Amino acid sequence: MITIYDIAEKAGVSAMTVSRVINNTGRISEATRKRVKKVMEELHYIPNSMARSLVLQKTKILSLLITDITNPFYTTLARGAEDAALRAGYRLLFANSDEDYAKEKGYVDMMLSTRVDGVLFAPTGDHSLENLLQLQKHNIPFVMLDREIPGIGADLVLGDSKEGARKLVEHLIELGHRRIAMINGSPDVSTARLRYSGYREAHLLNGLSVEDSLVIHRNFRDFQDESALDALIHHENPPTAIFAANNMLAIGAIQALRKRGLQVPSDLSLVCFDGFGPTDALNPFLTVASQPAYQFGALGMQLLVERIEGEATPEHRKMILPSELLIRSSAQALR
Amino acid sequence: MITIYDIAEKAGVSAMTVSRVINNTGRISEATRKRVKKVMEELHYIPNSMARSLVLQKTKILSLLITDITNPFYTTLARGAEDAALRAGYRLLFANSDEDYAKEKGYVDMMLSTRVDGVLFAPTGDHSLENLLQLQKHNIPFVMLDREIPGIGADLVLGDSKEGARKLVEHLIELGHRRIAMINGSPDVSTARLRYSGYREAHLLNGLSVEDSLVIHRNFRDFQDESALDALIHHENPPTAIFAANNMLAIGAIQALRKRGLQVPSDLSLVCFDGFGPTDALNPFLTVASQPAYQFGALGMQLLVERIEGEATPEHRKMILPSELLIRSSAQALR
DNA sequence: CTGTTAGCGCCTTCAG
DNA sequence: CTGAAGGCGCTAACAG
Repeated sequence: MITIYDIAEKAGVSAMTVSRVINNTGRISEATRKRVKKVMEELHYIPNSMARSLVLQKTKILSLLITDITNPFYTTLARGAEDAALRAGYRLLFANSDEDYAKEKGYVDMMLSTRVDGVLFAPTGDHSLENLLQLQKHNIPFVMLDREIPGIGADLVLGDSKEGARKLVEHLIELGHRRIAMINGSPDVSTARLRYSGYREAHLLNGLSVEDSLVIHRNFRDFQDESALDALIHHENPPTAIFAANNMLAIGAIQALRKRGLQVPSDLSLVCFDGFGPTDALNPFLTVASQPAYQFGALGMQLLVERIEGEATPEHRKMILPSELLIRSSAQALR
Repeated sequence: MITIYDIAEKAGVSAMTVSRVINNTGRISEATRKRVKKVMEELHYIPNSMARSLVLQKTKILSLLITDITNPFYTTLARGAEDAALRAGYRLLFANSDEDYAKEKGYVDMMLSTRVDGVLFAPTGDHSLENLLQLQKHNIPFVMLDREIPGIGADLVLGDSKEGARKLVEHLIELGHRRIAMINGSPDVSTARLRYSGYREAHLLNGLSVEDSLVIHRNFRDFQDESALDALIHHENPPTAIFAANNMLAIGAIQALRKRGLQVPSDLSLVCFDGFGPTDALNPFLTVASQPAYQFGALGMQLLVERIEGEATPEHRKMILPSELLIRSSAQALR
């Protein structure tokens, strides 16, 4: 491996001079700068960033933790975060928790031992608190994304879960639906709670009562166990519409319904939170509350960088990004 | 920051003993091992992986370079690679070139300076050769994914581009289509060349001639410029079907056609390479050659780890993963 | 403008 | 079974 000492020797200067050329610090005569640069190229020198980080105590690496890399919402968000990170001179290390606390913890340990400069953190749920505290204890700045956690202060970028859910459900109500099921994520996740509360509010505002037997809970990542869906279908007074709390749940529900010979929207209307990224264009069929995923990443990254570089005010900032109701054809008027 | 020296002091041993406890090397009495471990927990010690890597000359970090993080083929592949990496005790650093050579080069520089132990590399195209040679020069093992590059030897995991393309186009021919357009990626990419050659072969085997005015080239990432599509539509003898060389091109084409008032499949049949990951289930509409994306990642990672850990034979291995023709409803019989 | 010294946190080697 | 010395590649702080 080529080191600055190899360069120094061949260029007839000290290692320190080479270091200065590399970092553009101090004053160096144009002549030696050129000479050193030439030798660096000849020897194909690549700085060792670990040695560098070890002494500087910073890595210029940030980490983005998302809960599902196969979910287009998060990949689009990742693009936003990546672009913003590169622009600010940082590299981005992606991590994928799969909505799994243990996997999340593993990645947090890794961030700690890699000494990343900061983390953009979409938690798996409230129990992620432990992992966040771990970061806090080791003075690693972080910004939280998409989901809020009681008991910890941090900069936040959230969607308008309650509002978005209310709009979706009111849309169904306007179409004449009165019995609306909800397929929600785990109640351990703030967005699940808020989307439920928007669902509830839409009912109350319209003089409808909420029936808890129509609300089922699943992992946000996938639908899996379909038994609860059967309970809905065979309900003594079955729903005519479904509100899925995110895109993956909607996919799972549609698939499960299809297996049972039921079509959306002819047999059952369906709306959901989140779009499907680029594949949305393929089939603009689902009525959704679309979130500005790219902005989540870009804005979150901006907050993070500001915090790291000390440009942020001490108090925590909370950004709420609006979602947009896109009315398409997966929900029909009743009858 | 807590170091092994802090632990050593508090436990009344030398730093070396602490290091041995951490790494389970050498022989240590059960008593001191316990004492040291206790102190480590009390102080919330986290090993500094950079200091460690600096002396060991290995990082236990691998990198996965893909060309489009918003493409479900690559995110599914990423999941496969991640799972396999974690299983083998490595961490994975994701990088996203966006089909952009300069961005790819930036990431390669970063891999070099981070001294990753190995790279799973999906190149942007033939000109990526430069970047691969760079890795080779610095003795960083790599495995190539999805695309082959003339002029460099490496382990390879590829799809059966030619075969898959042939099957798709023959399917169209069986449906009665005779004038089949192709929307291809850049000819700088091996999969684009092979898919074209499968397209060509399907024609020749069926006694049809290939008309180059029906073949257009685009970036695999997105459709953008739609003028070439207009040329197809207003062709004096227009195509009745389109073969898109990948999923993103299919999305772009469908969108552009729709804008022009043309529907698939009623006005034009369309088939493409690659599925759409989880969102495929949403709308099993497109007839595709589906590739085992997860396997690409998992198998590639396995080859990479074997190569790094010296368990691989010196000669390069080339794995070809079959694609599966999924006949759905986006291609109809002519007339 | 350039060099010397010291040390970031850890592990290898060689002594006890 | 345990410790002391030295060095991985780099840069901050201080000299000149």
